[in-house]
Amino acid sequence: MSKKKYHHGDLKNALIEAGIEILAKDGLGALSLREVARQAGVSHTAPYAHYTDKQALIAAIATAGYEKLYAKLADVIQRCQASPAQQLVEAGWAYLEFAFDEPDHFKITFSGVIEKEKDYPAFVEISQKSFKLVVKIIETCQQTGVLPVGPSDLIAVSVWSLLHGLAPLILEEQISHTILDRYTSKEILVVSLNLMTQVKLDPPAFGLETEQT
Amino acid sequence: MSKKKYHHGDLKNALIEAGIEILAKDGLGALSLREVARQAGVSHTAPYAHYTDKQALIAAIATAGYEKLYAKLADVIQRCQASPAQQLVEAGWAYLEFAFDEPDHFKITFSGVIEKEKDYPAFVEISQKSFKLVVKIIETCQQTGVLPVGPSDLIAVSVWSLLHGLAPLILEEQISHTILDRYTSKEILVVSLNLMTQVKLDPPAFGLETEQT
DNA sequence: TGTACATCAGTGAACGCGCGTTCACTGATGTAC
DNA sequence: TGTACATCAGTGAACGCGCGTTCACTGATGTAC
Repeated sequence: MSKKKYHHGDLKNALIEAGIEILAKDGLGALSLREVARQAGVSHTAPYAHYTDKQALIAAIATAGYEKLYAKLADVIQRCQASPAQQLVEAGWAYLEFAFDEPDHFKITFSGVIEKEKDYPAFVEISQKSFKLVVKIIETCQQTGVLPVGPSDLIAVSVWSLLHGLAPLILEEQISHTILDRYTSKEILVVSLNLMTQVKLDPPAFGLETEQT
Repeated sequence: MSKKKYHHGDLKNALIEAGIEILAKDGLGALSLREVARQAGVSHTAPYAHYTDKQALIAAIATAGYEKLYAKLADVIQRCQASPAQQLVEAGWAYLEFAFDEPDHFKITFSGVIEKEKDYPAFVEISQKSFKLVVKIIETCQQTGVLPVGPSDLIAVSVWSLLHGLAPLILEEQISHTILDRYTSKEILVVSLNLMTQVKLDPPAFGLETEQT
């Protein structure tokens, strides 16, 4: 912890943290190797001891983002074991929360800022692990009739897409205010998921019926 | 058309075109005012006669993107008047096609690269007009029982989110190959939309049933 | 326990680069009389 | 139709900036004997 040590101790992770802070404070455009080094209190060439180039650091930051999502999802699965429908809603909400809490970290993680992702096996691995968690939730929902039967990975893609699209739309305020004034983000989420499920989710569906009246 | 004229004639639009070409050829990172001017065959300060700064040009390029989408949607509505379900699918496909054909133009248009969108009324206007077109399609689908009843603008947000999320997921190859090998992009789209609709869309739904078997 | 040495993790100067923007300017065009 | 002049749409030099990366280096640490 002492700041004067010549050797930092855990600069590799400190740089990731620094990067995340910069993203939170000044956004994607402000993320440079030099700024990250500055934030970590280290000379601007020190990062090269741990990352071959800027892309490598970005990949590490994105990987950390996925790890955060993974932890959130795992937690939801554990917490909501009793109710698959609730699992689905809370998983979706966890995703959106990440987007709202740390928009630019979210962006760098999920919006393809990292260029040749295949060069970063840790990133690929955690992203696949996360997707499998989503598939797992989908399958639980299918077994209890919350979601229709069918290839669970395909349905997972649909649900993931919905979340993946909803987040930026709300975040960038691309949804008109006539809607945002009427509904909270969570309500919009539940209504959207409701369109895909065969049973009503909690809270109530704002007049949406699965059969015409 | 003659290249030697001192006055360009329509530099304002030419710069937008140049920007779109740069996005197509070298991507978002290569889009600079200087490069745009170069591409348009004009000195690097000439753009300032037409745009107050870089953001203003980006806003104009994004506006052009929305105009393209608007035209596509309007065309779909006209072409598929007979079948609301087909309207829905084709509208979705039009959106995805844009993403696949011009990924970076798509990105700059829909992914919040433009910072203070409210400063650009033309952008706001065309984006709202486009959304209204989506709402219109949704309402047609509701009237024919393809989509459930309920607030059409809310359902439009759900559908828009789905498309908005699906595009980057496919584009950045964030969907695992075990899925992409089995289904085309259009099939994934139809299956996803099918989850939201009350009737089966064309082509067949790959084993997805709305009731459990 | 002491010492020699390899390795690791930092430093700071320097490089070349392209960028956005400002500035004083000039060539071309449109308009009033 | 001709002319004077304002305005418009360009030019090119110059600015300051922060960036990614390389380089020769050095201080700290770990290890073999």
